[in-house]
Amino acid sequence: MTQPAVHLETSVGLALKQAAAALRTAMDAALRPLDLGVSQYACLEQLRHRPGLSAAELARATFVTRQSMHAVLQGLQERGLLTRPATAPAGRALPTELTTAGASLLDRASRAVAEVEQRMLTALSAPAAARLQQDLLACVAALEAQAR
Amino acid sequence: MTQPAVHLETSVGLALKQAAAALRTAMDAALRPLDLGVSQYACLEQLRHRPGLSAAELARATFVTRQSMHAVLQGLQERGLLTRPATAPAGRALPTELTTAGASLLDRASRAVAEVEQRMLTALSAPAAARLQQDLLACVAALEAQAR
DNA sequence: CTTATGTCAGTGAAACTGATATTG
DNA sequence: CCAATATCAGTTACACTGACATAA
Repeated sequence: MTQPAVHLETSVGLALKQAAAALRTAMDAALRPLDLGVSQYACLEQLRHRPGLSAAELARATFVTRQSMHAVLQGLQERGLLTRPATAPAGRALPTELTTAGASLLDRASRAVAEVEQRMLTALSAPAAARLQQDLLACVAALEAQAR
Repeated sequence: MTQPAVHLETSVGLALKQAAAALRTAMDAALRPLDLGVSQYACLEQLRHRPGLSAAELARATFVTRQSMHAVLQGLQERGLLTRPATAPAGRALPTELTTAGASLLDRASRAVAEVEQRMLTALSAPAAARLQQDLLACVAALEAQAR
């Protein structure tokens, strides 16, 4: 008799999936007034943290392919939220920077996202939230270690 | 001077997103040999747990629209993994059941997924994993409470 | 009339792989 | 020749909204 290998009630994976989906929905709603998608926001946030990254570097920093990042950057550039030189100053890499408009919009987006995150953590104490984050990152590391 | 409202290094939301993405990728890889998508697997697993659910009930149980669930069910039904009566025994609802083939495939899928989940949690003790799950569900509840 | 359900159709965001050109 | 980059094109899995028919 084979007993189920996965138990819905205690599956961390299921809980993780649901939490990510709920967060995604909430962030979508929070960012919609600013006409920003979650991926676009993530790109801007990364760029504030590490200005001058190329598309390929941004892609690695956010764990997507450079093709996916390329599409995100194009959309943001068309709206004047970031700038890239027309010609590469060295090699082929185009260092990307936020414009004033981009930084300003990011500022508002960042506040909206912080509110969502805070709401998500209402039931958790500050140490519990920190521990949650650490545990999640440990999961990421474990999954990616096996990936190769 | 406005200081960033979101700090990349300590953002629970970011960690959550990354963990979910990594899990998704790992599950995709684990299920590919069985020619099952993550959504399809989730549907089958739910169905083992609660046989006889209608499409609309399944949709609510997995937090998607009934239209999305409809597409998933169609694919699975075409492959003979589940059955639905051609005509509704009552109302319009079509109670869905796993076929023998469906249950057998789910069994293999379930084992593969359990391995992924176990790998994900290698760095965590059993109580830590249970606590992680509870914290995640608390996040889901908090986010969905505000949603309306 | 209202509600729940199944179903068809179209749309969308976000990722992917493959291929090509350019630069060091 | 090789490695990294940018970019174009196509694809995929998965969700969504809208609309309609039907049954209780």
